[in-house]
Amino acid sequence: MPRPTFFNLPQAKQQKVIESIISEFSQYPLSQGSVARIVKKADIARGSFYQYFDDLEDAYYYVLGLVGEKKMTYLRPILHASPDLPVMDLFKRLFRAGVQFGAEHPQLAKMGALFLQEEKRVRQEVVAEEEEGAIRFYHDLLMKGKQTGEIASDLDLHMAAFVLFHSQMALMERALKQMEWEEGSDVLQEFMTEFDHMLELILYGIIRRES
Amino acid sequence: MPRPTFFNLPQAKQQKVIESIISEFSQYPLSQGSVARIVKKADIARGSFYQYFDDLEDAYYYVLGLVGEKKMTYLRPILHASPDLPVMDLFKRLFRAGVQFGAEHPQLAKMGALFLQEEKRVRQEVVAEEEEGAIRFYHDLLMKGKQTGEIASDLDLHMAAFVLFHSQMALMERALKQMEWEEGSDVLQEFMTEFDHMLELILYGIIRRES
Amino acid sequence: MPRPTFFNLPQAKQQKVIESIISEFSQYPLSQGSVARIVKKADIARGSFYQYFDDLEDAYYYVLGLVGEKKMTYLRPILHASPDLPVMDLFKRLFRAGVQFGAEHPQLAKMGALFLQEEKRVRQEVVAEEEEGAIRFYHDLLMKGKQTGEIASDLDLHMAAFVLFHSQMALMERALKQMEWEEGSDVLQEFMTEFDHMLELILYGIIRRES
Amino acid sequence: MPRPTFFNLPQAKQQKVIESIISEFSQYPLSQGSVARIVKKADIARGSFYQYFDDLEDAYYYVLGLVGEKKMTYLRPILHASPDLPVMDLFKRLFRAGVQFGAEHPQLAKMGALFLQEEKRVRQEVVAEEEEGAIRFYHDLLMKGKQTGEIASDLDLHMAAFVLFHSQMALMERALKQMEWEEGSDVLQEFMTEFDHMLELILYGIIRRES
DNA sequence: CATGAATGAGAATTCATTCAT
DNA sequence: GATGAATGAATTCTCATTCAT
Repeated sequence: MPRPTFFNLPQAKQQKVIESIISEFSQYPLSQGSVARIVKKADIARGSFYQYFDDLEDAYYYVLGLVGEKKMTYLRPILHASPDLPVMDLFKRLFRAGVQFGAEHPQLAKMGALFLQEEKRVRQEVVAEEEEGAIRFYHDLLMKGKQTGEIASDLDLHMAAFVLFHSQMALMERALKQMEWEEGSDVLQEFMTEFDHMLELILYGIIRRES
Repeated sequence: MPRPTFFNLPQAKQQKVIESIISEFSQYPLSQGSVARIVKKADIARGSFYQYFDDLEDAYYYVLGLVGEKKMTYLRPILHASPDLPVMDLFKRLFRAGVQFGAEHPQLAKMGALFLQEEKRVRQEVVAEEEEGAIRFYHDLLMKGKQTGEIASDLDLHMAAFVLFHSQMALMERALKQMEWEEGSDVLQEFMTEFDHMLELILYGIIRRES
Repeated sequence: MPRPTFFNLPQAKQQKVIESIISEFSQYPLSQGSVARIVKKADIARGSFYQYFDDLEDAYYYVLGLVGEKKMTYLRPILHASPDLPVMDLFKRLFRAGVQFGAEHPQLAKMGALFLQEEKRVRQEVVAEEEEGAIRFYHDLLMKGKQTGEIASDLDLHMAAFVLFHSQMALMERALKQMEWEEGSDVLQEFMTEFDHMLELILYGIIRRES
Repeated sequence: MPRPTFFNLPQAKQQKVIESIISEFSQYPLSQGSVARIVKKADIARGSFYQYFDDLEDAYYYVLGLVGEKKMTYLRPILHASPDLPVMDLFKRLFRAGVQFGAEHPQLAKMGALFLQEEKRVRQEVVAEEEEGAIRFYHDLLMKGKQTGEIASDLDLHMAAFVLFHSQMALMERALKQMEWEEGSDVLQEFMTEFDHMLELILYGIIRRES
């Protein structure tokens, strides 16, 4: 957690610092992050950084939390507003909200993605926890689908959640990379459709009789 | 490529060096690799390393090639020996061969996995190429399935290959990590079954009528 | 150019660092200079050096500039204060001023001399430029002498400037070396007389009728 | 001195090694010489070098001696064949012979030149000795001129020798550098004329009444 | 609370020289 | 006498973190 010093800073300055950190970690994983670059970008003194945070890691996890919160502002409405939507529509909306988030805050999304493939060795636990959390969340949604009868009763829920999670992650990463290249162009619709396809494919499988 | 000096070394010593490099890069990505650790583990002089290789990168890609070759010894028989097996059985066998490889050479497998999530920013091209190659390979197999009628004719082959590749990658990583923990225990069967499940799930989808 | 960090240092410390660098490069050419020796002599941390300068070359050229400026404080008064002195008296005074400079700042003079015979292969351009500049300067002075009639009209000005420059350089180097040995002794007068002789010799030639 | 091992080598191989060393030291001063480059060029094993010579310095001075001998084959005839030529014609011929040598053996000449401006710090004595030898030689010639009346009796012989030596050295260096650039072109005559000019200038001085 | 200089361990890489075969 | 692998000290440069002002 940042030191009190940080929170006493005027909002504008706090924001500038946070943005520098996000910028850094949307390009480099934690282990490659550089205090030098961050303070330069934030235009603060080298020492100030250490008045605000214990160290690089402290700053990283603090900002990562903010990213998570931001992402939740996209997802929460969906979860809360539609309690008895078919589960599969829920997934569709969630994925689409993810795309929206990535398009509107590409740096935050990139930081999140970078985090999830963080050196599987450093801070393994934290990452693993986060991953498990996400998969469990998917799992719970699917469970609901089983209860409502939308989903075959003999489905391996864990595996389904696993596949959904990792496929969505991989597709999101690809999308972020493409957005970076074709910056500005409006590929939002395109990506949403792609996520729809992916969901459909996983729902109905590769081998399909009628659909 | 290693310098001639390296190939002039007695086999045993070459092997020791190679193993040190593999050990290093099954734990650290290229950018975090340390010559110091490698030479210590291989028990050679600091300078010797530079008699063998141009630099760390040289060593890395050389060994990565060896890993690829080794993996191919597991996959090649399957591809060659069973030309007209149903495509889906082929996948099943390939996945199982992958598990076998991971179980028998966990470090090699880890190095390969680490490579594929290599800092998405450094050497992007090489990694991306490799990934695309793998996905294209899956895609071609699926195409065959379409031709033989095993697979629905309106399937988005690219997306299917994408989902298969990344799901398999993610599961393999999890498996490798677990093997590390429960080292020695015979979880091979267990993992094979898990891969079977995954394949089945992706084949038939989450929402299944009869199966 | 040094980084701002360097100029923020207290004068005394800046001076100490500069002196260490001069000391280094009055003994070794750029290519042989050692950061290790400099930081030891200046009694600063290894890393501090790199806070002040980009690298050894940066430090070298910065200090070389200072040396040049210092030398100009000896030469400038002569050039400006005596516009219509006979050219040959000008040379005499310039040479003597050079001796004065060498006697009062032997290390600076040595550094300058070392620079001018810098590995004729590295940084050739910079050195060559400097040499040409000096010769051209001599040439222009001689030209004036031709115009005032002091100098025979058929003289090869370029060759004369060339001979003057290199003879003076060589003599200066010898003088500096001797000062080093007989350190402290007052050889100043002696050297000035020697430079006078040299000038006279080149003026009137080896084969002289009357003089 | 080289070890006996070296002299037992077949002539052709000896020659190849010598040429590699000359090539090296016509480009780099002793302190920058690299055994690695030499053995590569000579196509011998790293260890062989140390069977032939004690170390780099040993090789250097041995080959330097050969260079001196070679140069003497150009100068000796002049000294011996014309005992009562006017001293100044002798100088002219010597300088011209020097140019000839430089044109026909540019690498040897470059090595010699590089030697004479060798890090004034390393092996100072050897270089100084050589320089003094050359100047003394010039001095003795001039002395003869004094005795025959060619040269004014009040001339400062030491200074004259000094100026002659260093001017000639400097001009030779410039000539060698130009030959390197305009390789192949026949600039020999041009340079000889230039040396003639220089000699004349130093003989008759900058300020000349009639000439 | 801001500042930015100081620190020094640690990284990669080079290379003359030795020595076992 | 030839070979070339082994060695390790020495080099430059980087950077997170501390600390005095």
